[in-house]
Amino acid sequence: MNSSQIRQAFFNFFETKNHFIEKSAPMVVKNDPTLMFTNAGMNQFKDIFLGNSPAKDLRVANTQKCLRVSGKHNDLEEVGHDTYHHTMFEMLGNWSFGDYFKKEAIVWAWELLTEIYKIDKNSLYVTVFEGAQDDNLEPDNEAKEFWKQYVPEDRILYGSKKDNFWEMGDTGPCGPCSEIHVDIRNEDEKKKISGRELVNKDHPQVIEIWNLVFIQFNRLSNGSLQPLKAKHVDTGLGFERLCMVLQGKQSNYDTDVFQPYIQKLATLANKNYGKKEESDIAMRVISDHLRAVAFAIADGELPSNNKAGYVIRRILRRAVRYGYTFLGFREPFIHQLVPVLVENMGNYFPELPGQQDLIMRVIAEEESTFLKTLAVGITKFENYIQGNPDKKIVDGNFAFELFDTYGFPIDLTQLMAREKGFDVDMKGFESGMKQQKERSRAAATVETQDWIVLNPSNEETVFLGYESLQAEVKPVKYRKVTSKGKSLFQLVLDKTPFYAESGGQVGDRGTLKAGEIALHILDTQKENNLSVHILDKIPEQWPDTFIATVDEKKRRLTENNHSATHLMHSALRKVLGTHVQQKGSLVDEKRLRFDFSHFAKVTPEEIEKIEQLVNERIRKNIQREEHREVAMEEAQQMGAIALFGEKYGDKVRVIAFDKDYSAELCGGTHVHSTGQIGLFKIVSEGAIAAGIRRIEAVTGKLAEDYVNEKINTLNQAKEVLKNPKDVLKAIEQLQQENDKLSKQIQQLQKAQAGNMIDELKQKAQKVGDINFISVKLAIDAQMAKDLAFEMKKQIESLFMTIGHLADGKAGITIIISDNLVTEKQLHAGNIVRELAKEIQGGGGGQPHFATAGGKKPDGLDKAVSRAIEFIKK
RNA sequence: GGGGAAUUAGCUCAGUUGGCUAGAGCGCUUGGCUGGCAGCCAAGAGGUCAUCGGUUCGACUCCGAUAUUCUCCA
Repeated sequence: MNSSQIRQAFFNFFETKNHFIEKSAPMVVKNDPTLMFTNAGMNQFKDIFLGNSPAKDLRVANTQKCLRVSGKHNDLEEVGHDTYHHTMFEMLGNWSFGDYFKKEAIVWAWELLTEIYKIDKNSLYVTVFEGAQDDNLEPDNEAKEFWKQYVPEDRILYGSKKDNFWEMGDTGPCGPCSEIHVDIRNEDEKKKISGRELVNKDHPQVIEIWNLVFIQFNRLSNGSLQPLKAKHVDTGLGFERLCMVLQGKQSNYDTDVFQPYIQKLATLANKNYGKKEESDIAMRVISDHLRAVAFAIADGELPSNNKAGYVIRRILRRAVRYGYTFLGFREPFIHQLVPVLVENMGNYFPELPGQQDLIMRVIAEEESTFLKTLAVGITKFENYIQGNPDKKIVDGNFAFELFDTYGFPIDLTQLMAREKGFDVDMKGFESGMKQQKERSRAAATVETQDWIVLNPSNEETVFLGYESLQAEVKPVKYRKVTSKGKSLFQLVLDKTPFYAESGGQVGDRGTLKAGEIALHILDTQKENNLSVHILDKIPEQWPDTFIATVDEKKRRLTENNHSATHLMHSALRKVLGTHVQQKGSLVDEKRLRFDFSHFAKVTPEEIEKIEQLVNERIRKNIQREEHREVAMEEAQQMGAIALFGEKYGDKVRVIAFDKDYSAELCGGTHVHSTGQIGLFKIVSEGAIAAGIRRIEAVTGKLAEDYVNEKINTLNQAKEVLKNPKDVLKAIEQLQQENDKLSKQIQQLQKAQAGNMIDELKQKAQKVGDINFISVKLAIDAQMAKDLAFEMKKQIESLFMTIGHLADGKAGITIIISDNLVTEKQLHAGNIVRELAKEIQGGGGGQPHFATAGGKKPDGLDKAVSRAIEFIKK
């Protein structure tokens, strides 16, 4: 079977077991502060396990694209060096939300592997949880009994808490799990040592392929376990490994999941795969990272310099670096693999072909900037080697600087050092690294306490804010969150008029009142499906209900901007083309910011057209159309623009302003009719990444202010220019005149300086063969300098001292012709320092030119008269 | 969120312990030469040294803040 068939067989099998086949959620996580990327199949169902949302279907199966850059089998630095580490991978899974439990999960897993995929039963091993005293847990004999019906007991192993007890995090749902391992060694190897001995021993050919998790507890922050009412099944079957097993390969990279990219790379690099260890590693690294980066970009996460974007950038750069070092690439090359990826996976993941152009451009741009950074670092390194030719060891601090500042991985530095016959001081490097880590950890500790439940509920918060801004609400639970010494409280309500930050629209602010109690809601945020109200304090006694009131002014202004964003989005697509896709959005009460894919600067003419279109719609005062609880397919038929990857169970809501003009999937709040927006004005346009532009705009009163300010500035300019008919022409004339005048001044100054020079020449006296001048002038330091250098050009063997005084500042300037400096050993710097004593100042300079300044102008005469002492000696 | 670095001519970059009236290569303008692959020679234009503030007789250089970019850690 090829990989597509393997994936399809999984879905077909679970469909016959009444599972709903869910699409993969985006790999990039939006509303979860604890997670940047989907790192397991269960992520999109997290709210169901946590009891924050009810399940839509009780049985679900899917494949989930996941990304991991740290962890047991996913340390970024390991990827490519062996046959099974990956950053991005697919996790096949079947799910039961309070429906079937251990028995069915085990029976079906066995059936699929042995009957459908036809894996040899004799090479399979299973593990069950052995129990744990510290948690007071018995061995999972229930699971073992089910297994015994299919698997001989000598192939059922007990596993420790580490391997066989799954936890979502420090707190949250958890439970025992049962793993299926497969031994893919050849018969000779199997005879030498039993597979039983190698299970969970990190043997590359005796591997876990399927983990069946039985969620039955909730871990509290004090460490204790609480049994769950509804028990769930969460399974994860590693797709890439499964392909390896079914295709009879010894390495994930030998399957058709990775080979197309490896082969393409081999062609591009003019090297064969399987010939040399280091180029093989490089090809594996690149083929893995290509997938991770391309999917991330397709899901809207662009390489950038912090957070999730930075992780993507790091992955891409690692790939570039391996290509650079081991495959000899000096020009961007990874983007050329994207078409192969699209051909390979585009069928099941339409987001790839949909954005192929953008993905290629972004990758190409990143590649070329990083190749530049590498070049800078290499120069830095070579300078270091040249500066320390006898050292034979690269300083640890320097190696760390290269790593920290220029992104040079330590192994690259070692490699380059070896080429020059140098070693690297690894101890010094490690200590720099350690310090950095400690600094960061100390800066970012967030302490989250357990939820304190006031009124138990496992329903989602009902959002009332589409209709009303005030409501009587019941507190459900709250907790304290401490970060950097500041404590805030998070509060969940049964229903709320407060909009939680999402889809670019900022969260609402407002108040909670109950009798004497008045609380301020500082912000409202979303944690997965949970609406969390942020408070700075909580009441001593919780009332049964509050009156919740949203800050209306802020909300209305924000709505203006949000609706305007929709209107602008369609205007952009009309004016620039339908390749325009939203890549980011921020809407608050002051402005709207919109990032979108587009490959050229938006011209002033286009900006004007966009503004016109939007303002036209505003003037038409179009009524808002709102459709809630719409099925995805229906929404698409309505022509609604959607971002890729709606989440499982999301109710789709469509907002339209004249549905032939603007219809979008959106959970945000909007104006009743577009006239409320008043006026729309684009304030700035620019690039934020390759192929991504950003527009900022304002609406309503703020747009008025913006326009008025521009007009005022123009009016003021007019006034200053005495109200000319044509302002532009007036300014041009002014500029021309200005140019003319400055030239005249320059000429005059030259003439003046010429006069001064002539005068000074008269004052020159011969002292031996030196032309000596010492004068006091009413000029500033800059003029003295100019004069000095001009004199030096015109008079040979010059020794000149100028005492100058301007704006109450006294100074001394000395210039000496070069021949005197060498022949007479004169040093202007030393002389000026001596003379400066007369004006209570200090100074210095070079042998031929020096300056000094002082606080006592009275001493200038004396200083000037003393100058001659220094050449008489 | 916390660190490290960079920002100098249209482009790519030099610039030593604070003092060379800020330089190079490419590009540009002008003139001359020229049958040879990036033609050659000569002259010239082009700079708020990212921005603001401070220290100093004097700041591209030192200090602080801001902006932008790179980079590492979380």
